[in-house]
Amino acid sequence: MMEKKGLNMEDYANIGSFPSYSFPSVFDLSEERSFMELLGVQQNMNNYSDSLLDLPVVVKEPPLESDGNGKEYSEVLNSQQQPATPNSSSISSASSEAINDEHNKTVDQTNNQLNKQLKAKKTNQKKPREARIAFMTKSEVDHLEDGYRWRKYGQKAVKNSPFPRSYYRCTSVSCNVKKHVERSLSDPTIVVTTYEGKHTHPNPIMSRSSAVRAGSLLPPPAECTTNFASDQNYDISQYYNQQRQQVLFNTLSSLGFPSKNMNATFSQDRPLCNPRVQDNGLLQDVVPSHMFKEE
DNA sequence: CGGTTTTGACCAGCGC
DNA sequence: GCGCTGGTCAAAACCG
Repeated sequence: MMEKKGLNMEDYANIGSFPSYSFPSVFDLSEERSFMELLGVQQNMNNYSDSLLDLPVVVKEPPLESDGNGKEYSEVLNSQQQPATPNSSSISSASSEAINDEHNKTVDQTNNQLNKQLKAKKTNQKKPREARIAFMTKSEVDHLEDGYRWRKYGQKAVKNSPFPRSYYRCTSVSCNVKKHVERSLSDPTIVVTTYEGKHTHPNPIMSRSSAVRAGSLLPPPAECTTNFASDQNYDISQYYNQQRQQVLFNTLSSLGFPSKNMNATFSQDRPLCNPRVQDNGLLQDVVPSHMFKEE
C-alpha cells in the first residue's frame, strides 16, 4: 500500500496552488445519480497529491423545491482542511484511507437522504427545505466557532453511531438558520457540520480589523513558527484551528452566506503573532474557480 | 435573572 | 398499522 504522509508546512503552503483537476462540479440528481459517484472526486484528487486527501468535502445540497420538475444538483467543493498539527500528523497519515472511507460513508448517507428526499419530492412534493451545506472538518471540538451565536435545541443519538448529533439554531431573532453537528463514526476526529438556511443578519463578530485576517493557506508566519519553536506555550495547533475556522467562514461566504465586510478574526486570544495578511483569503484561493457556481 | 444546555417527550415521514 | 428514525419542542437544570 502506498505510504501516505500527512501535511507538513510545505504541503500546507502548496495547497493553494494545487493543479486544477477536471470533474463535474454540478451533479444532475434528476438522474438519481448516486452520490457515491462523487467519490470519483476524491479518487481523482488522490492522483494529484496525498495532501489533498486532507481536504474536506463540502457537499452543498440545493433547497428542495415544491414545484417539482426542476433539476436538482449538488455541488461538491473542497475547502481547506485543517491540516494535521505538527504533533498529529500521524492522524493525517494514518487516517488517509479512513478519511476516504469517511467520505464514502458520509457521502453515502447524504446519498440516502437525497434519495429519500427525491422520492418524497416525486410523490408528495412536501414542504420545501432550505439548502444545506455540509462541512467535514477535522477538529477536536464538536461545535466549531463560526462567528454566529447558536442555541442548542436538541440532541439525538444517531443510528449506528456512538456519537450524538446536536442541533443548533441561530440565536438572532428572525434568523431561522439551523445547523447540526455530529462526529464521524469511522473517524471520530472528523466533525460533520451541516448548515441549513441563510443568515438574515451580519455576523456578530465580524467587526474586527482586517489586519488579522487569517484566510490564507499559508503556514504560520515566521514569527509564529519561531515562537512555536522557542515558546512551548504557543500552541501551533491553535493557529491551524483558526486557519480552518477562517476557511469555514470564507466558504460560507463564497456559498452565499452573509459575507459583507467579512474581516473575521479568530485571534483574540492569540497574542503572540499575527497571521499573514491576505486580502484574497477566500475559498477561491484553494478551489479552482470553475468549481464555483453562482446561485 | 436571563440566556443556554440538557433531556425526555412528541411528531412526522418512511419502510415493512 | 406498527416500528424506526430524524427532527423539534419545552420544561427543568445549569451558569455567569
